[in-house]
Amino acid sequence: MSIKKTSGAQPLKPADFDEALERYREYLKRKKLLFTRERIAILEEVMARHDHFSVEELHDSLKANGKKVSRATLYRNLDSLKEAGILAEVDLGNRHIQYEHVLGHSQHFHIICEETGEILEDDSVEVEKAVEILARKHGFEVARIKLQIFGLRRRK
Amino acid sequence: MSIKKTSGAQPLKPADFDEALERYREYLKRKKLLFTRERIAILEEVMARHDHFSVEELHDSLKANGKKVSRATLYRNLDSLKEAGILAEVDLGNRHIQYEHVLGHSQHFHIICEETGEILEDDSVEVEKAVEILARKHGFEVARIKLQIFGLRRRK
DNA sequence: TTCGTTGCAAAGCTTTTGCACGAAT
DNA sequence: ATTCGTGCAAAAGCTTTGCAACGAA
Repeated sequence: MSIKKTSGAQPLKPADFDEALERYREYLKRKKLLFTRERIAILEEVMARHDHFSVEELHDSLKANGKKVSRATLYRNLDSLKEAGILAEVDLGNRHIQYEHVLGHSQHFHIICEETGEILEDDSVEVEKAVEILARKHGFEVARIKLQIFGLRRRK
Repeated sequence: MSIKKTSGAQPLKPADFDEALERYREYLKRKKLLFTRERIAILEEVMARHDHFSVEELHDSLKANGKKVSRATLYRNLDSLKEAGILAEVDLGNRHIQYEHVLGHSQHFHIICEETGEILEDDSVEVEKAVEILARKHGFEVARIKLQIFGLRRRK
């Protein structure tokens, strides 16, 4: 089953990168981590991509853009990008972890066709509200929602 | 961050195993796959566990119960259990894929505390309804919903 | 008897780690 | 100058695969 990306890419406004940079800078300062060229390069690449990508693909596109960052460094920094709220893991049900950037995209959910692997993205205020209520029932403050809907596309 | 399981385990009614066995048998027949002792052993073990487990842990508990099934066979059969609707992958945000059985448990969602790793399970008809509507909007028939809510537990 | 299935071991990936060098503050 | 981060290469972990033997129908 091949995985196709079909929608959801929104143009990267320069403001998104600036916001991400600012957020990351603050995060690093707060955690007493250094602001290195490699971390910036990774951030740039993450923000430049609007699709779902694996670590390997991120490594490739870094290389393709002349930024050499070792795989080890990439792995060592992914968690900080996640913690800073810039990067998120995506589970597309294919046993491979992929990533997507969060800033500059609204909250969205994944709808995955089990037949073709086609992936749609969309959001829903109603879903968010219902989730909010469910979480609150257990005394939880919602930070992030991951929702994957697996199904079959109906013939129209 | 340690991962604790805190709720959601429901006692395994023998009927659940019977139903799973029946379902798996039909699935195997439909796919013209053989009904082997190893597949049955894996099914038993999957249905006997009420927690989230990794492939390695499943392999361990099989061994502990005197059923020797090689890792290769385990991997080769996981997908069929998924396809048959007996097993599901669980994404708990820790970069490790885990599994849980589906039959005998109602549809449920995971609420994960980002601080302690505590995991709650619950369901919500409202969430299901909202998801249904979202999916239908795109011409999708919902087969399975995976929802993870990450957040912080509020002090009471 | 006939194929599909299994176990083993090797191969292929993915991710982590130790160490010496290099860079940020 | 000091301390943290990086690259490299090795190690560790996870998943798949080729092949000969086995077992379900």
